[in-house]
Amino acid sequence: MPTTPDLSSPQIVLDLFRSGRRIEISAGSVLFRENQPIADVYCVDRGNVVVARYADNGSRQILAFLFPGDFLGISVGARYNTGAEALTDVAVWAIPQAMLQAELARNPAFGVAFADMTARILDNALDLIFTLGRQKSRARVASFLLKLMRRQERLGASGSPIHMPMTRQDVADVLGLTMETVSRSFSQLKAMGAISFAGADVEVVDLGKLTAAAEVKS
Amino acid sequence: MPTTPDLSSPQIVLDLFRSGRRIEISAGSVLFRENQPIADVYCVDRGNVVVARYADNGSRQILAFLFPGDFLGISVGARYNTGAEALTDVAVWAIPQAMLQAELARNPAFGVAFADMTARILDNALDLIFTLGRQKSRARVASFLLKLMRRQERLGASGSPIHMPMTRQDVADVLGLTMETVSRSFSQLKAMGAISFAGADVEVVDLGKLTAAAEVKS
DNA sequence: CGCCAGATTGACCTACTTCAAGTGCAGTGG
DNA sequence: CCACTGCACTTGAAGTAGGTCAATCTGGCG
Repeated sequence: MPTTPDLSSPQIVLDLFRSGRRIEISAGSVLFRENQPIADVYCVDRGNVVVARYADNGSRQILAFLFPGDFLGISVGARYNTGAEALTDVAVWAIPQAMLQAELARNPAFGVAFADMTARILDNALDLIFTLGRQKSRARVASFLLKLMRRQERLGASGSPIHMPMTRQDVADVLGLTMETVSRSFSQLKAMGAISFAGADVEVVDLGKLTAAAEVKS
Repeated sequence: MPTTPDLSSPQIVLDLFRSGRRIEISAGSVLFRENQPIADVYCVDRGNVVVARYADNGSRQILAFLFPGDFLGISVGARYNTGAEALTDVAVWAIPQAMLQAELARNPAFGVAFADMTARILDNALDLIFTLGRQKSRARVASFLLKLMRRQERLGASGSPIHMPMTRQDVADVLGLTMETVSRSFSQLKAMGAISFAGADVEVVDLGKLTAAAEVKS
């Protein structure tokens, strides 16, 4: 039942970020690392950023998959509690964390907007917890595709084809699976007639089937 | 690497909740359900509350395991995006959601405190995502025990024995496992000499071993 | 003592991982 | 223009962690 009715991010918060520095980084480079002292907080302007943690054995869990308008860098304490990497070429707005704090302390309207923003981030995290804890591989992949679809609709684009800037490995790292299992799930969804491939992108052939496949396990 | 350095919750937020209604509910009863219109937001005063979502087949994913001082009921939109149940007999403070909004809109210091609170909630959610996505069953259980331990230390009690008010099924519902797997993991941790049982509670026999067992998969 | 719900343990099954070959395709250079 | 190469992806085969089903075990309580 995880659903996320959503508008875009509060204007007042966007405005603050737009007053900051604009940083361009290329695909694959690191924006910040886990445990690094917090300097700035960020807002994605263009491209996709992933927020992730690494296990000691090097395996990666992607915690969030970010689109333009999303925020990152909010942590408890003095250090980032996650890392962040550019998945595509990316442009972000950066402001010092202290500036965010100052604005919160100064402007109550900003606090209201910020609370809304963080509630939305939390909601996405809860969706992912549910997916990881209770869905089987095919359902995870189907849910992920639907999420991408809704997200690009919210950004004003058409839902299908679903633009897939990430590799199978990236998808696997979000969904707690292996690359191979993700690939097999894609193949199954295609065989079921739910989706088809268009280069790197995914056509939604039958939304009903895809939605059905996204349902919970067993 | 998930860690959560943490103090207790901001006094200014606690004070607002304490000005609200105090509600006592008994173990197993429902505080609110997913999709129910939001009326109140809550702060746990005594006992343990779980925040959860249910799959269509009835299986439950616990999203958070709450202790006194923790908040719940924050959602995006007009409806709760999770359910909440009393795990033990519980007392909570309740205030209308509108009152929280009003306080945010009025008092910037409150906004700062609230932002800190939600960041802490998010941090816990990220820990759980990592656990579900990248740890094996024994590591999940060990991590969970360590989390309980740290939590009761933070509330001023001793770390060991770890008080376990929840059933194996509850633990399973947090960790994305079955009751049986949780039970087996407990038995393994006991056989390893990391823990021992004292009635329903768990003695930490060797913190080093328990910590080692909590490490990431493979 | 006997009951009963929760917990443990065992045996078998299956979904996912792991390891290992392919396959397709975009970019490069002959 | 087309082979060569590299990389992401797909597919297959075998291994395994955890799920499922079922039989005890345990401890608290009437």
